[in-house]
Amino acid sequence: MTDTGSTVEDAELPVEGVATKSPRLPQQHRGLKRVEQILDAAESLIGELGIESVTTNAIAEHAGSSMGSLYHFFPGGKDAVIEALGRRYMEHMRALNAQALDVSLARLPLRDLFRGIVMGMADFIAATPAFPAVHDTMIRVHCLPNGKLVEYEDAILNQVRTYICARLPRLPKERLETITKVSFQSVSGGVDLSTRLGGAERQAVLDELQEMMVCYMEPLEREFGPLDK
Amino acid sequence: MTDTGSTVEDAELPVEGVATKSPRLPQQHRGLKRVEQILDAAESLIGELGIESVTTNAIAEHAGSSMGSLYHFFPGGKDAVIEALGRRYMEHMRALNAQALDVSLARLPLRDLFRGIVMGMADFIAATPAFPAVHDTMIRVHCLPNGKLVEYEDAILNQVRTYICARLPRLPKERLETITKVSFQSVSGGVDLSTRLGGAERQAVLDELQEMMVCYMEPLEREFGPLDK
DNA sequence: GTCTATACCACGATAGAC
DNA sequence: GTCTATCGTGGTATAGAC
Repeated sequence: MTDTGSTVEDAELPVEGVATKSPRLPQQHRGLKRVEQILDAAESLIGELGIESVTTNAIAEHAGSSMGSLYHFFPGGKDAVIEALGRRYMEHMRALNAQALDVSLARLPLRDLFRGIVMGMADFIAATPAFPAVHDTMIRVHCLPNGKLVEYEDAILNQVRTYICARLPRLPKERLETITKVSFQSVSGGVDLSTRLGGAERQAVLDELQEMMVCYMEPLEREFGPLDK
Repeated sequence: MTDTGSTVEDAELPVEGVATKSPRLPQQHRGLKRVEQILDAAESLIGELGIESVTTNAIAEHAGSSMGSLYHFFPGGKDAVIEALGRRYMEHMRALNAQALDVSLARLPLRDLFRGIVMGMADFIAATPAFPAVHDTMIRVHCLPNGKLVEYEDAILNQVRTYICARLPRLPKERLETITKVSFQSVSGGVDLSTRLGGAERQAVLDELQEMMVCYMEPLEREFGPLDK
């Protein structure tokens, strides 16, 4: 296969103008690999240096690539890389919750439910120290000005919303929204807290977090759960 | 009183070496005012631009002062300013909770208790948009490496711990610690979330947050509350 | 103690060869 | 698509006069 370059490369950004410049999607070659390498590099660097100490230079170098490639795929520079990373996390989170929050589990005892959710997130964040910083950035910097929050945050919140809706069918719409947000905030915030603590205390916090969520949901379930038993 | 300058100015930093350089404490002149002005400037700039877009230059200018003064009082530059700001918040928070978490309120109904706490914090943060970013920075950047977290975070957590201890006297020591952290995290995280939302939703989240905390504490109080009625 | 001016450096971004 | 080399900007921190 030597037909490397002859695909019509007219897949240019159509509208462009609002928000950050979209990352150019690699046309199926090893470019895909490059993109992943860059994202991996950004991830590990953010994890150890913090999101604001990371430079485009460092990312490129650590990715075994260099500036040229980086800007080729991410014309928006650092911001674009972070946004793409956020998008990747969004997907990961989605997959994670697809198991823990499956609608078929609408009758799972609350303790088991939250054990799954909390532990899942804890493992994910422990393996992905960059997540909190990136998540935070997505919500604060990128989303408040633009309407981009919808796309990012809703992708995560939707699963929670759907699950709660299945579990508490008699809940009024507005309160469903509020509970969804508060629940996600509490769980992710608590898990994040746990990662900043040493082994023994870490687990204690995770356990307590589950306990809290169970105590919160129990009365809600009595009041708004399905009528049939 | 014209004895302005003759105090022996040997109050130099004694050890220096670890952590950020301590801010030089102003020897009672209008320097005190300068320091406050600089802190105020940093606060408002962080509130509108975000903590990482703020520059020492902008701080000095916006304070009606200039670089020279800034570095005179804060030899550590930007970091030192932020740290000092954090310290100021710590004090503010302390004063705030001194009312809401007074030990004499150990029998206040949970609903009223959390209404006071949540609303107090909500007002504080609404009036101090820089707080979340500064708080976060203090915990993440400054404190994890050094042992400086103790000084900052404990100052806030101590009041919570003391109050819970009074309210739930039969609680084992380790769990007291865990509950203290989880509670503070949940409340502050929830309030922070509320500030990112529009008016109506904002209040809904604050109400739901109170509800959650009440549901969490109720069973704990039944199990570990005082024996005498 | 306070200011101005400036040296210095690091980062982001691009140009242009391969 | 990928690299190297380089330029411009902007921010930190300091030197030195007042």
